[in-house]
Amino acid sequence: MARPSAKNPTLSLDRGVLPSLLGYVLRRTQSAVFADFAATFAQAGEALTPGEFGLLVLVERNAGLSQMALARALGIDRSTLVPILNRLQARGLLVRRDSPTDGRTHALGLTPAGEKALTRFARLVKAHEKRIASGLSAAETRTLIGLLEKVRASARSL
Amino acid sequence: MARPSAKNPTLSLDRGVLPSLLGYVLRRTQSAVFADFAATFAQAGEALTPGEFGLLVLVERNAGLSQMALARALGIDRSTLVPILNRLQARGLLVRRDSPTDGRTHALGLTPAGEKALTRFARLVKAHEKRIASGLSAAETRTLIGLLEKVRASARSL
DNA sequence: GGAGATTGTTTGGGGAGCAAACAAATTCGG
DNA sequence: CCGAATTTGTTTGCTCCCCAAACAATCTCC
Repeated sequence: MARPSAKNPTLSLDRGVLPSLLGYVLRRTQSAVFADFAATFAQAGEALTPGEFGLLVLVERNAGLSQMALARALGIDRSTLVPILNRLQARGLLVRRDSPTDGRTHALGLTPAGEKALTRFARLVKAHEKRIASGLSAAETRTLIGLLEKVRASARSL
Repeated sequence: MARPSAKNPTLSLDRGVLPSLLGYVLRRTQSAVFADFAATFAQAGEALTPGEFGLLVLVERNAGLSQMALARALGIDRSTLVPILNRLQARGLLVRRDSPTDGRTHALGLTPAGEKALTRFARLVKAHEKRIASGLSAAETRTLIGLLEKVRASARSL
């Protein structure tokens, strides 16, 4: 019988049930994908997080939306959104204009520089997506996305 | 042609390409699963993160391992691990014993209370897993895990 | 025995997230 | 139409995760 302790430097250790847990595999995969995203952008001399990319796309496709609407779409608190918008605005990619109809809200929009940057970003994201899905057929990728959506639907806040 | 702007309060907005991006769907699903995990534990009066659960399982199945070995297995920096172990140790679930063979390393292990707690935690995780996979057949769940592993393998740090 | 590597810790910095409180503005009820 | 309730964006405070760099203690290898 193999004694496990001893000296087992890098050779992966016993993970028990973990590899059969959906939550565990999901978390590890997400972590690796995030790293790949970061590496892809870093290598291109750009800096962006997946969350920022999603935010920019949302603002581009829904110009003039408010921070509350954006926060809801992102599933985060409105107070969490503030520093993120500050950063993007400081980079000159995004603006908070005064809403003509509601004095409380800001009408979010991309600057021309933001539009141009988003085009570059989209190219990098496409390359990143291609790499992480390189082990899958197109059909498998669609299946994977569909299954993930089903999981997300079942995993409600409760 | 429908003018998008106007007032579209909660009715989901235009997400553009995002729903077809694996990284995006993965991130949103992971977020929902995390929330379900937290809600499951909170409802049972327990407090634990998915990461802590994984760590405890790893320590249980590989008693006596060092912090470096654990950090490598978790894919995090050794300095990141320190406050996490401090917290778990303060909760009396885990101990850092002196290694008899190597004065630099700590031999990590669960306390009896840690073993008992982990049994409770495992039950909650099982319930959580059952819920998030409730929309999937057993075969689909296996398929999903397999596809995620493939993605993880392709998404290398680069 | 000494040079170099490894381990755990501390410090410093960044980001993500929530809750509570607040002022300004809007909406709603009478 | 005017006051009350609600909504929005912001600030502050707190927790957590993550990394990099530096440091002392210890081990390894020559």
